[in-house]
Amino acid sequence: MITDASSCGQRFVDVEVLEKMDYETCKKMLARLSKGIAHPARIEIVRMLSNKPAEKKYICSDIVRALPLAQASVSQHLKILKETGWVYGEIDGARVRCSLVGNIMEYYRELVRKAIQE
Amino acid sequence: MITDASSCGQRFVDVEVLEKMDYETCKKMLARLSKGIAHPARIEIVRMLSNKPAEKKYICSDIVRALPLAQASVSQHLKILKETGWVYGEIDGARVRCSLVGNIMEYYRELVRKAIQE
DNA sequence: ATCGTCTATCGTCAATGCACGATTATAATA
DNA sequence: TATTATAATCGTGCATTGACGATAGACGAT
Repeated sequence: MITDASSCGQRFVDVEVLEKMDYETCKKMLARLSKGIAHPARIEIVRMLSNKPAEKKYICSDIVRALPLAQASVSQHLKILKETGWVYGEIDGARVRCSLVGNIMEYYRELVRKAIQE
Repeated sequence: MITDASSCGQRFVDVEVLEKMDYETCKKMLARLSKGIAHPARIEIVRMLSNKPAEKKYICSDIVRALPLAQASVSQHLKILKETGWVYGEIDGARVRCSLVGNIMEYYRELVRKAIQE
């Protein structure tokens, strides 16, 4: 059975929301998301997840295996990716299946545009 | 007279270069640039600079005046923006005119695409 | 019930980030 | 030459980051 992981945030983001967002909020949100990908290991994780078909999600141990880091370090990076809004996890028994937040790439790119070029 | 500020890095970036760049380098570069805009004050600075016509560049004191931070703090943020490749400065007498690195927005957006979606 | 697997968290350490006031260095100006 | 303006840097304090090994908790399988 698949249960919600309560601390894992939303599964999708809506680009429409950005239009009504005030600039201060935009700035903070862009800063937060940017911090999420401010480390090569986290970029690698985001890339792994974004290239994965939805029905074949990675579990944490897959990511540990793919990176040259200890399990604790990967878990910490995953935590930051969740806190900064890139990733969410679904608990499936003893495992956690990790996914990229839906539409986050378009959302980020649009946020960069809005926060900097407007 | 306008002189080079030796520590201020390049003035333009070329998106073409990204095509030949290996993935490890891409990751590091994206991580570095992302760190640059991982703070609201630095996003504000980048935004100020990107909205400025080339012939009317800001000097550092303009930026200090626009932000609710001490001069030392702004100087530190500007240093990070230079180190991470967003901004360069041209020394003009006692002043430093700050500019956004040419084409950096397109470069960053393309880097996000390449490092994550390829 | 016990074992092995999976994942989060704890504790630690060194390094870095961010804020500030104070100081210094340089250039323009009076 | 003395003064003022500009910007970088120093020194400090505090919080955060990033790495790790060790541990704990949850689950499935035997």
